[in-house]
Amino acid sequence: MTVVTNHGEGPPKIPVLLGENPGMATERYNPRASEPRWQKAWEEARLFETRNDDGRPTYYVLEMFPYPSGRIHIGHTRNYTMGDVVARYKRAKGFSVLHPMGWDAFGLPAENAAIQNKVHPKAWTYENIATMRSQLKMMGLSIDWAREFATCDVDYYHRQQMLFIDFYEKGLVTRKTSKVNWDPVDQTVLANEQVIDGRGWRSGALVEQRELAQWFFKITDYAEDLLQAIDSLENWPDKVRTMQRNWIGRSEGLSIRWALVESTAPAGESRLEVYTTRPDTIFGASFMAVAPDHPLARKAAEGNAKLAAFIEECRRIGTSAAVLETAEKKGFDTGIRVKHPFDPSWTLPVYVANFVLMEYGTGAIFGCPSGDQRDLDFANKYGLPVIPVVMPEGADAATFQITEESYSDDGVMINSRFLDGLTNKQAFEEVANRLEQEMLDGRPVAERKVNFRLRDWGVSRQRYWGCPIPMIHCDACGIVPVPKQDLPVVLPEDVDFDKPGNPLDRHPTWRNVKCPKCGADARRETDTMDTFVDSSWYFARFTSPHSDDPVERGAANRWLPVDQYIGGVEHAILHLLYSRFFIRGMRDTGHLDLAEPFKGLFTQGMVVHETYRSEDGRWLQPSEVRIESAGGERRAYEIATGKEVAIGPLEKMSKSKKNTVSPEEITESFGADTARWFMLSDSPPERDVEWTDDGAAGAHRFVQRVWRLVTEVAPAIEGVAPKASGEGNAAAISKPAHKALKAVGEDIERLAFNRAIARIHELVNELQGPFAALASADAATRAAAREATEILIHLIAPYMPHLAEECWARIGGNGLVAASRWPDYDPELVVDNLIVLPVQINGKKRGDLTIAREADQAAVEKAVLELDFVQKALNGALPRKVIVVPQRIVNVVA
RNA sequence: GCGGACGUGGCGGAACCGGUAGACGCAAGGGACUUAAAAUCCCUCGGGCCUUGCCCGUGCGGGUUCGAUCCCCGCCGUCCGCACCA
Repeated sequence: MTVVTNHGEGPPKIPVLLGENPGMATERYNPRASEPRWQKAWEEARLFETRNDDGRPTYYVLEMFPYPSGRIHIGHTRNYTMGDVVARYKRAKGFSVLHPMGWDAFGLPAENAAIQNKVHPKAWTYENIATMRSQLKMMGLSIDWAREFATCDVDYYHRQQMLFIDFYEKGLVTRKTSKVNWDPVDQTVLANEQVIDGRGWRSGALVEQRELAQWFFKITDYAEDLLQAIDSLENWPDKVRTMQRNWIGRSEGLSIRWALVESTAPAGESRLEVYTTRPDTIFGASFMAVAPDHPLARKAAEGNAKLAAFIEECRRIGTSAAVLETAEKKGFDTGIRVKHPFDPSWTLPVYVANFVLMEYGTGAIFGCPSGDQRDLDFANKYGLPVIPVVMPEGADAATFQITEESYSDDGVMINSRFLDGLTNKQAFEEVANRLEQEMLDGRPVAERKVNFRLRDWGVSRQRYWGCPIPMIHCDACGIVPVPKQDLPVVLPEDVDFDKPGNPLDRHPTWRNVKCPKCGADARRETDTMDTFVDSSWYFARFTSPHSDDPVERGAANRWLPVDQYIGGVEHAILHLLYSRFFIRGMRDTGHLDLAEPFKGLFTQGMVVHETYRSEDGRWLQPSEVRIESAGGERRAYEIATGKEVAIGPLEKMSKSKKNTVSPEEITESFGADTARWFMLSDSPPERDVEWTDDGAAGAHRFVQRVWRLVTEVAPAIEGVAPKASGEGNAAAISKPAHKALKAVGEDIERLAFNRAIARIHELVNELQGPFAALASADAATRAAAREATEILIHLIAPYMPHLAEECWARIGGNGLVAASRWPDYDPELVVDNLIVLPVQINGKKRGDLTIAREADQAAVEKAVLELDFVQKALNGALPRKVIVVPQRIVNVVA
């Protein structure tokens, strides 16, 4: 046998692998010997290193890069396998494919490890990266490792500091004092997005509110654009697009200033500005409510101890979101009153209320109880009037009442003076138009205003292991950016973690610097950047990972946007929104020329496993448990003790519940190809997949089955020129092969990996019979078998690349499969001349009609009416109607 | 509360634009080969019945249609996201 490889080293040695069954004709495929050898062959041929000056059309496929926590998780493996299937397929289709890998390497766990194990965060991180890199390499991923970097590499964060300064100079970075979310366990500030149910996203600690000076990215400058552009992201899941829309939270309304009644107003206060999306309900107003930390509330509290106490109580409860969820709506009457903008004689009370948020709108509202359930509950509690102002169309204005349930839908205006009879939409316009004309203090009483829920992105973190913010505080000059020639600001390595807080804060030589402007003594900013900054542009850096500039503009424009991005849905808001902002920022600072980083997005499901728990409450690993099934019932026993253990529900693999299977366990027992195949079979990629031993064994059986099929057919097709045929015995081989070739290609394009796998199974089933009879077959059939075998190998190659190479070598194929073109299907072979049409009578299938493909409607109708079971059903009568759907079905209506 | 997705055999799931419901795999049962096991191969596998064939069946109840897993209306259930957003 001659095997030619394209890296000029002669034939790889194929060991004769005798299985555990000496004497049998067929050898077992041995992945442990085969997989490392092919990985080496690919590496030596440098097949996956991508050049920026390659003239072919580009395709950028990327999986979200991992955090180097220590070990690769099986969930990572599924994620990277999906990307790898796409990468290998697109490469075979003739694209220049960029498929890189890197490490999201800054972050808290490294510091926690430093505190707990006295190991430096840097050492810990790079050791983890080394381990995980070798784990990934075992999976046979077609990654361009020449572009690898970690975000904690000085080379990377140096460029991030350059971007920070560019953004600062462009006005996209600001420093402001604001109430921030403080995580008392991690001792750092969190962005709103990192607070989940009132708890830190990483520590799980209840978040406190603190006033701090912080660095912010002005993501709100792009709120409208980020929202509008969601419509253009056609290859994103609707779910993610909706989540982003809601997160940005655009609303159109009116900002209205109400005059305070002078005799009731605190000194120096005369106006109260509120934001409303329902100005149409202004005649239903019965109270005003301000947030506990609204300036007016604070003023009013100065001379009112009870009010001050109430505000204090709100603030205390306000920090605990768990309480907040069930918290009762409470208010406190300040005694201040406001005048209604359309009727100065009508005054309303001003309450401080615990449900009004200072962060949204103006921190003040007018309450319209009839149109808002929360306002209604509040009014009922404090005995405030409830005036219905909008009623459903057709209701009777005289009798329409609101008591326990508010009416917030569209309708007709009532009890609203000049608005009566209008729709609420018309009333909105009328109120807005009138109040825009009305003047107060020389300005209009009201202005139309678009409000966003989106807040600016606070990026300051009081932590060591992150990208230093390249800023200097000088008493004389204020805030001075580090000059670009002085970059990078390198993280000092001589730090200790003995005390809580940020070690940079107490690093004497690093922290104290001269002001770059005036030369006086100054202090470095000791905050580091949120790690979400690191991940907001790494995909752009991959296009030119060694560039002195953050990105090489030509390369970024050439490769971006990422054609297919794959990752977990947990990043639907944070990472994806930040990245969309960041690329806009990079565009506006001249680094590249696009707005959207990710053209296609796919959110994959998790790998789950059932859990096992012993009688005394210990979680057990799958490897510690023996499963027995009898009579359809499964029972689990702890191997060490023999005692029965409880089988729990499917859950995401986690260390705490021990329901994990490591990638090594799988590769050692079955090989990487089996793991890759199994993780993509059965479940659709967007759903969770359950890892089961039976399933993995089943996948391995298929690996062996393909190997057996190829090794058994090899002698009959050796040296035969491949040629498909639609005639005679050969057709039974060529037709299924070409149909599968077409279907599998289409399925991979749609990321329907599970369907592609089903088609490959079908093809193997269909080839089995004809291949077994090949010894006595004619030349045309052998040529077809050769061609079909080559097709089969190409079809499995994206999924099981090592097995594909081994099979390819066995049939004497040229070069490496990984370097060869995806075959083209023959359109002639994927259609049949005779088709089988199902025949229905009154919508129920009663039989089939086999007829020439090109038969016209009349011919089909005639043939159908001659069928026995049709005549029997019609019983001599004429059909009322015959519906012929070309190429699909016939329905006879009796 | 608001928004989104989903509901199909014992299980994971197919079914492309309204056109044969259950592809493919797993599990299970039966058989062949074997001294035996493993491996492999073959058969059965939604339910029911008067079993050459017929009836029922895609969470439930209606509707549209020659024809509905798919579209419409009303429920029930599960999961996910946001959540006092004015």
